[in-house]
Amino acid sequence: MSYQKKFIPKKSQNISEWYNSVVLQAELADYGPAKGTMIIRPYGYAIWELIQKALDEKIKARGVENAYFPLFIPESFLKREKEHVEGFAPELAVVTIGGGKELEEKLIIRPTSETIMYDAYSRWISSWRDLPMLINQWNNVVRWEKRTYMFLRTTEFLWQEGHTAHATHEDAWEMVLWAINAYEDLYRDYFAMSGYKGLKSSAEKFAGAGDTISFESLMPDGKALQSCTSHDLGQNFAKVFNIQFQDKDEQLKYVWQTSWGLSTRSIGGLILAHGDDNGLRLPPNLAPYQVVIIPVGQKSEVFEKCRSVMGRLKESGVRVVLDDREDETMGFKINKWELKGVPVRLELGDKEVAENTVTLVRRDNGNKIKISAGSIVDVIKTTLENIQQGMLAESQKFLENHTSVIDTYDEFKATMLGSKGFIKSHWCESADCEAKVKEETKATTRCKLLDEKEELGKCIYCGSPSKHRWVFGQSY
RNA sequence: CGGGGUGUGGCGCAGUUGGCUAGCGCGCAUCGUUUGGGACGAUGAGGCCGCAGGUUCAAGUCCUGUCACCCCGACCA
Repeated sequence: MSYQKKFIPKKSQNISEWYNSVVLQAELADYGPAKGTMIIRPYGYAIWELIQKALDEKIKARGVENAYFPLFIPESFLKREKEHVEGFAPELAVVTIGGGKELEEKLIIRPTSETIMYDAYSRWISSWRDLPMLINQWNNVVRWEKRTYMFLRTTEFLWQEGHTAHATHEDAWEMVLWAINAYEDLYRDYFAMSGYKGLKSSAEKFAGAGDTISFESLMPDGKALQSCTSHDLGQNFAKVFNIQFQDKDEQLKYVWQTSWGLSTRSIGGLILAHGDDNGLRLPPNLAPYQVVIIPVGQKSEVFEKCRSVMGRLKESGVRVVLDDREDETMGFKINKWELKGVPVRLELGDKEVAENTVTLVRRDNGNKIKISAGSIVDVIKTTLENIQQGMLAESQKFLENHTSVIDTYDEFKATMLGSKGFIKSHWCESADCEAKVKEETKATTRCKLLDEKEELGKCIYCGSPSKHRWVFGQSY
């Protein structure tokens, strides 16, 4: 590990410079050599592995199995579903030469795997006994974005994509809801992030989906981040890939499908949502190291004590690292681990050894206390739990404070020019109004909350009658 | 694809109207002293100045072309 002696820009002053600087300096990621690519470094990948582990357990518990489908998709597959191909065409990477020869049929590097998976599903499904078919894959996909941003928007990214086929629309819809709820739980319990889940408008939904539900979180600059999605695909793909089954009533029927995904973009959201002027602040449940122990001085009894504390924490399942480098000063180490966002720092030197105590400093609020060495395991566990809860509470409060209910377009515009955030307003659901609002305020509909109650009102833009409020926001 | 910028040791940069052996800071290596909020000294390693042409006695510097990347917009998880 080598650290440049550099300081990061203030988050409050320039969030995008702050973000890039933190990503690089905390060693989460680095730029790849080709445009728009990024290298996820071990520290960043460790976060992804924690996300994967938590989500993978949920997925498996729901009976969904992992599998792996090819990276290359024949061009003709993508063309079968009209909206799908139109949605993805501009951002495809296409292979035209293989083994030195021009290919007869071009190969698409998957932007998502609906087509290649459903081609297989059509062969694997023939009876109601084959349903539901529940398959997930952890993989990489490529979308040739015109504009890139570490983690949030890169040409290649990692994700999981779940793809299920069901006998009835009710079953499929239940799956769609299961997925979005699993994501919401994951965001709440691991990311310590709150947000809104709701239906996307037809302009914003997934290319080829009947309905899309997304989880939308709010970043500190007031912009919204679509943090994951769950799609009700209806029978759109079933019809073009001919996925039919013979039901109990002997009738041949098309399956009902869903797909849902969460990507490494979520790490970008995590960084933005929780970081501060000193760097990352990781919620304990996603911190590769939950505790860092920094010895003060170089006496052997100090090191011994540090090792014994580390041993006890490790035994009790805490992810802990001992920074016993002798060539870095105290201050340097403190700054380094703060930048990396480790939730709890333990300082241990002569004083602590003499008193049989440990000094504990919280990354989330900077509080410093002395605790007795004997109680260390209990105190650490409680503290980590407190930090996790505290960070979630901050996120919830931020969301509440930055969600406004607005009924006049003037106020709407003023808010989008100023503090931004989420705005709940009536919308007549016409694509025209949506486009105009976007043009004039940069805000788009983010979603209509799943539990949004019917309420008569007037469209914020045109004044036509509206039954629901929608959540608007400027998107990342 | 439009607008803006940058390419010079690992990173960040300087390099004047062309001129001599291409410099600085950080990082890196070795040794020593240090360590309670970004230590210090000594010594050292590391360069086709993005690439290709051209002008010139002479090009990091001027000209032409080209490639790449970054930032800001439109597309997007």
